[in-house]
Amino acid sequence: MLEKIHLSIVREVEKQGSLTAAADVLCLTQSALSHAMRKLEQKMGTDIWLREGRRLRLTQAGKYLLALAERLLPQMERAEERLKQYAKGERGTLCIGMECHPCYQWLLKVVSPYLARWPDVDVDVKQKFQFGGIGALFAYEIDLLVTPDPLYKPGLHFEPVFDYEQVLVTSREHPLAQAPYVEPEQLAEEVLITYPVEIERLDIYNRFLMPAGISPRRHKVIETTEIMLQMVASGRGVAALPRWLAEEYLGKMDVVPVRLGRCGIAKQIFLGARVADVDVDYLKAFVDQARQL
Amino acid sequence: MLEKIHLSIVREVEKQGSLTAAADVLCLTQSALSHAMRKLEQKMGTDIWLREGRRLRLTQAGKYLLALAERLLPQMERAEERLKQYAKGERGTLCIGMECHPCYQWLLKVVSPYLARWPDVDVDVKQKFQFGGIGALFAYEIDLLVTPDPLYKPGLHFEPVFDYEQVLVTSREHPLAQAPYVEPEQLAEEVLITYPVEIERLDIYNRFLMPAGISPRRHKVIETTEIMLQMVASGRGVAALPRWLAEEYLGKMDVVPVRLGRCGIAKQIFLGARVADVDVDYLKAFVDQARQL
DNA sequence: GAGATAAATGAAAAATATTCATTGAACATT
DNA sequence: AATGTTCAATGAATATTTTTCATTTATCTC
Repeated sequence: MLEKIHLSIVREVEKQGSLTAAADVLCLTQSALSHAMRKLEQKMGTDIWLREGRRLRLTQAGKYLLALAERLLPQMERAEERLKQYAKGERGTLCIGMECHPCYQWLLKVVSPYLARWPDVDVDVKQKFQFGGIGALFAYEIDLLVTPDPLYKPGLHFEPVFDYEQVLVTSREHPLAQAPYVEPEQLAEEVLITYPVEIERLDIYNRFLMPAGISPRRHKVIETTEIMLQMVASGRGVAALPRWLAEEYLGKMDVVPVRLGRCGIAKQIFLGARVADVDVDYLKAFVDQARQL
Repeated sequence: MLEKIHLSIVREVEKQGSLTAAADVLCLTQSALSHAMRKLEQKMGTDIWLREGRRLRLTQAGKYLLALAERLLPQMERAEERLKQYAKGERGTLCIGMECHPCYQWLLKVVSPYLARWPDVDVDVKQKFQFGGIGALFAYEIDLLVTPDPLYKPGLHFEPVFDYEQVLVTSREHPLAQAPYVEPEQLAEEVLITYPVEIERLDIYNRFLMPAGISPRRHKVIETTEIMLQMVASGRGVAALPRWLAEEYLGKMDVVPVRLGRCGIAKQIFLGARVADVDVDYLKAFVDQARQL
């Protein structure tokens, strides 16, 4: 009835803009696609496209199929990949999603010993998700989610794997550099440099500045940790980073970590997985590896 | 390459126990299934089943396919249904999931005016989900989730639609029946009757008894509201229910609502949907209808 | 060991998908 | 306004794939 080819055609026509172009991509003729879809339309009794002149515009049913296609086809394609991997004796690809910027550096330190120990497992890391990390887990886009925000809901399993402290990083010459810790008020006249994420997800905002009702003088956004720290070292601003990450740059750059508040900001990294997967050996091994680090 | 039929075969063989039996269900011959799967195995280069005598046992690859099949086939089947609905001029089926027991009564009051106003939309209500309500939303098992626990994550949209108070319900003769409100300690010697859900999800526990460190004398579990209230009326115990629900039974049964704590327990019902769907007219209309109630 | 049952297999038949060749409509260009 | 181009639809022919049929082989049961 409704077959994979129909979904492929709907998706490709939408992408390429015409049946003819889609046919080229799919290595078929325009006629083949036309016949295939005509037949589906007859079987279902509803049109997929409105034929407006020589343009195809999706009907409501067509839009529904398109959404279905974009959801299901990637999963089927991933399945084919995986079957071929099994054939080659490989165990599969562990697909890891990331929701926090600095986690990336930490993840790298887990991945390399893991790859050595599991030579027949590939690792792939994704950072962008249409529906967030949780959605990507549920949609089988990823197998493991690295995140600071666990979510204890049926179907998912989250486990803390790493504790760290979030600290302020300043240049060595900065007046705050020598302080045992900083108070929110002391940042009111500073330039704050962060990764480009929503303010609500920045701990320095929602756990430090906002409770005190303070805003920094300015807020700059930088993608990469190196550049961010170079900006800090040159006195252009201050940043908030995990202590372990800051310490890795301590020798190389003129930066100093300073505690945020009297007690510091404690953070955790969690690994999330679907409950159906938590017993998969190579996945479990990754979580173990992460916890031991 | 990997087609729907392969997934159907894997699923049906697992369900029926043999190729032959699966062939009957699928209206094909055993030979057809055998050829189809052989071909897939050759293309992919990996076996789906281990042939142990005349038994088929799934390989790792096969198990993976089975999981895929149980995830994707229902979605394709639902899609076919929906296309046929579009054909008949119907708009589709609004599939509603429920995570809270008493919400059902409330939902009924929303559904009937909605059905009247949207004659070409069907409504279906589901109450059991393998991966919880959130998972069901992400997996397109349901379109709308009725829940007291919203979840503000990318990809999902939650909206409060109904405020109510959770109250204690006792028999008219009960000593607490005349009190303006009850304190947790006063329930220490009572029999508490609740719906059969995990204790952590019962508000009377986590917002009333647990903070005070109190447990009831006994805890009984009952499925249906009517029976629960009959038990209460006959003095066998007390229950916690929404005030509006309790009030509906006030005339019919000898029960009395009593406030929980000096300030009462305030609750909200939320409707959750996928962000991709929030602009669908008949879904939006349902949310509006719910809010107006 | 006989009978029954299940899967595999090769060849034949049936069904389906695809192409080819063509048409007619819509659009772009002059 | 005429012309050439592009695109989707269509019917018939062809190619491919799926399915069946008939049979074999292996295993399980009694």
